[in-house]
Amino acid sequence: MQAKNIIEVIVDVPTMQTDRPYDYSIPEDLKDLIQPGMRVQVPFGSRNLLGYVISDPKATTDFEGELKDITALLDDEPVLSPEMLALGKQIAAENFCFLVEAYHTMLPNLLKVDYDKYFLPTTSISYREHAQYFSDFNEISWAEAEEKGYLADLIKLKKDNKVSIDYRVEDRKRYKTEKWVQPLMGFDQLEDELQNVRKTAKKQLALVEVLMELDGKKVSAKYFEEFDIHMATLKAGAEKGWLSLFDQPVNRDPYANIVIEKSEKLQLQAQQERAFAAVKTAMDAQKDEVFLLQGVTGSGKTEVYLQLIQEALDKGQEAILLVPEISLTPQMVNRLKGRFGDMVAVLHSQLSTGEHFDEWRKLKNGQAKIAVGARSSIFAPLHNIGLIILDEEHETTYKQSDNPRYHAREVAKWRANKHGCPVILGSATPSLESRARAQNGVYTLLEMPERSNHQALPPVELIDMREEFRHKNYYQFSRKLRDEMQATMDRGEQVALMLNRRGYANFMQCRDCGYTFQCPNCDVSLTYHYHNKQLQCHYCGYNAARPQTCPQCGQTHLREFGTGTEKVEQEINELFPNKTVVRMDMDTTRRKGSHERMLKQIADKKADILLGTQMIAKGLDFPNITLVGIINADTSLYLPDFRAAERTFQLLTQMSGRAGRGDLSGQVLIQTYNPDHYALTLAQHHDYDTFYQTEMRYRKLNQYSPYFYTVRFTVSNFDDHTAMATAAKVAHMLREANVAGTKIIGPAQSTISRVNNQYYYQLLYQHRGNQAIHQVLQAIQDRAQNWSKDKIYVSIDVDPMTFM
DNA sequence: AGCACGCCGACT
DNA sequence: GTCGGCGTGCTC
Repeated sequence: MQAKNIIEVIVDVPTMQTDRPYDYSIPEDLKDLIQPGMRVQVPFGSRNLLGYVISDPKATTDFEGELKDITALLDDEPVLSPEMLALGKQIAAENFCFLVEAYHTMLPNLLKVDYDKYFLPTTSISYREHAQYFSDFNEISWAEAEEKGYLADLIKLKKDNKVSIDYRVEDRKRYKTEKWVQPLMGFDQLEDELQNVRKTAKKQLALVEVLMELDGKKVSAKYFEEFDIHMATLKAGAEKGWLSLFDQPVNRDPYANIVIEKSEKLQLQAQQERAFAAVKTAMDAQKDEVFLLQGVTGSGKTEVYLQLIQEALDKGQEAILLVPEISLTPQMVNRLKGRFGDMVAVLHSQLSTGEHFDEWRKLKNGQAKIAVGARSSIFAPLHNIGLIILDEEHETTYKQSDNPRYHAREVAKWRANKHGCPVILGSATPSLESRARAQNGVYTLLEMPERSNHQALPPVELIDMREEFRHKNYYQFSRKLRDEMQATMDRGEQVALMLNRRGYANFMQCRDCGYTFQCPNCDVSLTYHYHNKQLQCHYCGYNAARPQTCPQCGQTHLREFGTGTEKVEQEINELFPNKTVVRMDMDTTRRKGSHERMLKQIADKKADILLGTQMIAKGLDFPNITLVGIINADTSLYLPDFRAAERTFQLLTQMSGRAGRGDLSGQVLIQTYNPDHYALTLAQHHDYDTFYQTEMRYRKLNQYSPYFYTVRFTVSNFDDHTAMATAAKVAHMLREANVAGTKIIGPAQSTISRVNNQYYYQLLYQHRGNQAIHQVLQAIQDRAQNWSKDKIYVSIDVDPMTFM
């Protein structure tokens, strides 16, 4: 039998032509080390690239040419488990993305690599040339050559074989280290040393004494700080031979300096107990059952999660808890850390790449057993998962909006199946898709209709803003909301105000001629930002200083239209001059830790009013907030998206749930121009069931999800006509395939038809989910390979969450 | 993607 | 004659 010294590698070139395994031979010295799931460096063409080993060693290859050797191994153990290797294939196939892309998103960024190119002199280079381009060195990087203007010359020398190019792969993987101290002398020796130290060298005397106490034990250099002994003294000690300093790899801990209150296990109430028992039964039976836990806001879902996670730990298993956007739910993280301490690893986008890598590593090597985080945490490198939870399962952030366009819910089900464990989908307002599956018995429905503090859900009032206008009230605030804010704050309680800004732009217009300021690269209005007096494009980032005169008519009567958080904040300052406002939106929360700081201000009652965009609707739990006001409820209602009503209903219900979470009763005021729309009236009455039924009728009538599946194609090109014509070709291919029960909508211009000077067309394909569909989609994907050569890009989004 | 190879126009 | 433009096709 032949030796098995060939392996399959996926190379780091995200294109259609290279989206397949390449065979490489294993050099003798790596033979016993190489395993599937490891990262390797391979020669590919004239370059060196990162690759993922995806197969066990095999004896034969179909490749006709001569196999190349793997250049180097980048890991000492696999970074992708066999489960992950299989999962990547599944994701790539279902979402029409490249396999490398799938593997990349499953791993922390630190495991990506940088590519560098270096020029090296060969033996045929002249002394003169060497001196000119390399001076005293034996290499020069491509970037440096470019900077110094040598690039053209060096490329010429390359042609004459006077220099060669070295393609390097630089692993970004770095371990953080700390200085540690290894005592080198025993007690008696140190005692002798004590005599040799000058009596005035107080620090050194102290150091010797501490070392004597350590009795040979290794400790961190930090340990000496409490004796006021610092690095200079330790270095002196090392020179005298008392100790040696070495680098100890440590985990970066983003929560190191944060004090977390211990959270105690609570007594479960009857409805929680029922949900707990149902999931525990599935866990005991190792069944991959999916539960839809539908509990009203404040019903105590989190406590159920925590106790079930405890169950998993007790069995020696691990758990994953997904939240929509972790930086918005610090309270959830605190509760988990308070209950489970170091067992929790938190993964989210505001961590540095190094911190993220270390949290990931803790999960991989078993130091932590609970993964908490946003969407990508579903790929947590755990080995024996006992439970997966998606909190607020209806949130659209669970679907990634660019490649690979996976949905965390689907990945969760896939992993649950592999691990034989249940999945909990938790929400007060489940997505229609999930609720329909629960209705059909595909998921098990668990209901928690009561609030745990036994407070009734807060009364909700709809305020007709058309009336306000008729009464010549031109503020963003209705008279009622103003009065109630005053009364609430007079009682020493707090107010939360939400501005529903989705799909809404602040724009600037000339009052004389009606000219509006548009982005030169995109078909959208520019948004005016008050704080830096700039007009900005929210799609391509274009910005310009606020003009003083109208470019069309030259007049100076320019005015900002629309409602932004900044403008509302100004009005609040006008109406309630001695109250403090905390404003939370994309602008004020960009910096690391700013969420926590702002929420702490509310928790400590240093502020009276919390004003924010929809980010404040999620997971906040402040007992002293008793009034919730929604400034403009209906801006999300008439978006070109069949889920517009569902989103509005979910948002209003969720925001209403922020009121009256403690012992004080709360109230909610919703300002609207559509007080009769069912999404609003049913949110007003906390009536999910009627909303579900009403909305399902509408979806059935119009053949939308969950009755039909949707695939969205987006075609883009710098030329308007080419983009349109290609979209028509896609439509043609779908029509030709002629699959029964399908429907084509479009092609049509995208809502924003031009972004960054690229024209966008989209096309929707509704189907009932049979195998023939996948073939058509694959055929279009294959055609797209040719189109991409002409810079025409076609993207396929299976079950899209947005239609903009 | 990036690079080599290859076939046509406008230069030292 | 040669240099260099970017179209085409390959990378184990």
